[in-house]
Amino acid sequence: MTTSSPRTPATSSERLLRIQEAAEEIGLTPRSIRYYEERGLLRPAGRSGGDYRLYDASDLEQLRFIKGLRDDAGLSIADISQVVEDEESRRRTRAALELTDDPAERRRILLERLASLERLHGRLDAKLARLQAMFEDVEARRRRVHDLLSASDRELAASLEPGPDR
Amino acid sequence: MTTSSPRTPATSSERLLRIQEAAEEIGLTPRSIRYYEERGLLRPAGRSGGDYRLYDASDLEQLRFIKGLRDDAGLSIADISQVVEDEESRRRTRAALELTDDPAERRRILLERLASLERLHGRLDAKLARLQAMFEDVEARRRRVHDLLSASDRELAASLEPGPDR
DNA sequence: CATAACCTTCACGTAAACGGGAAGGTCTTG
DNA sequence: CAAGACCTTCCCGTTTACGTGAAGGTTATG
Repeated sequence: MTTSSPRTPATSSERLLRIQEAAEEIGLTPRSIRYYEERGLLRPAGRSGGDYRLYDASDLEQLRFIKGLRDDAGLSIADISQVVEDEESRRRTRAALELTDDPAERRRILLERLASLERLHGRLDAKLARLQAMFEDVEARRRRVHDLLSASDRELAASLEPGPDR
Repeated sequence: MTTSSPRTPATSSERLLRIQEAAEEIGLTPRSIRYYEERGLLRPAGRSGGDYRLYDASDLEQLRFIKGLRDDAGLSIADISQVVEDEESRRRTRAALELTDDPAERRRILLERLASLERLHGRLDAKLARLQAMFEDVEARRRRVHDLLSASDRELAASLEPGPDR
């Protein structure tokens, strides 16, 4: 789950999917994918001669990432757009990073990248903490009921089988 | 965060809030609260002489619970409605539980209650797991960049201060 | 008791995130 | 090359979760 390869053209040859196949693969509808594209969450990746959208592996990664932010993190499309923009700027600076040997420049680029990740990290962290608290609350209650149930079971057993008890 | 007291009338005297005060307390709008009431997520709790809605402590708990399910767990109002119905049926059976001495009956009630909690638990668990995976992915990337940054810093230090090196 | 600041119930408006159909072009298989 | 299953771009419709008045009643305060 490395979230995305550096968009290698990879000399192609890696089976491009049309929109419906891609949608089924990820668990989305074609309409949603087009909507995300319209909102700038991904670029067409490629088009066939007849203008069909074509998706490669990194596109599927991106779609999975988007779906994750939507379903798991519960972000709005606008919020996801922010995150994706961050990712893209990060990707852009990556080339610059590999090109330069100037340590100060490298440091600047890396700091920016780190900031972008920190932003996402912070958002997820806050949500995770609250969800976890909620989860633990439910778990505690579940355990309590479970204990009551065991007690009740023992009581029931005792009432049915008064032999070995006392 | 015990999620709700057994709706004690408590001989009153515990400061009832009007809708706006309640809303501010929880971080919602009056409109949202009315909407939730309309959708059956809570009952009016009480009304003043002039038909003002009045909220007690357990209502605030309930509102916090609802907001948590909405913002943290990302559930829809319809989904929250399910959860709340579960909670209510649980609350209803609670009286029956305390009334009966029949162990078999107690067991039946407790099992039902456990099932309700398990449903909620499962939903939260799934979401939590996916969110956690996502979070860890981001953390790993953050660490990687962080390491790159330290390396870059050492390189930069070395280039500036060629003294103690070699 | 007047006035401001609440509240009530309609009722219509709206942003987000798609759904679904029309009209027409494309790809693949026999 | 014909048929069926895709795809394209509009474009209007829908659901959810409220926002926003309007018209009128209620409560606290000076």
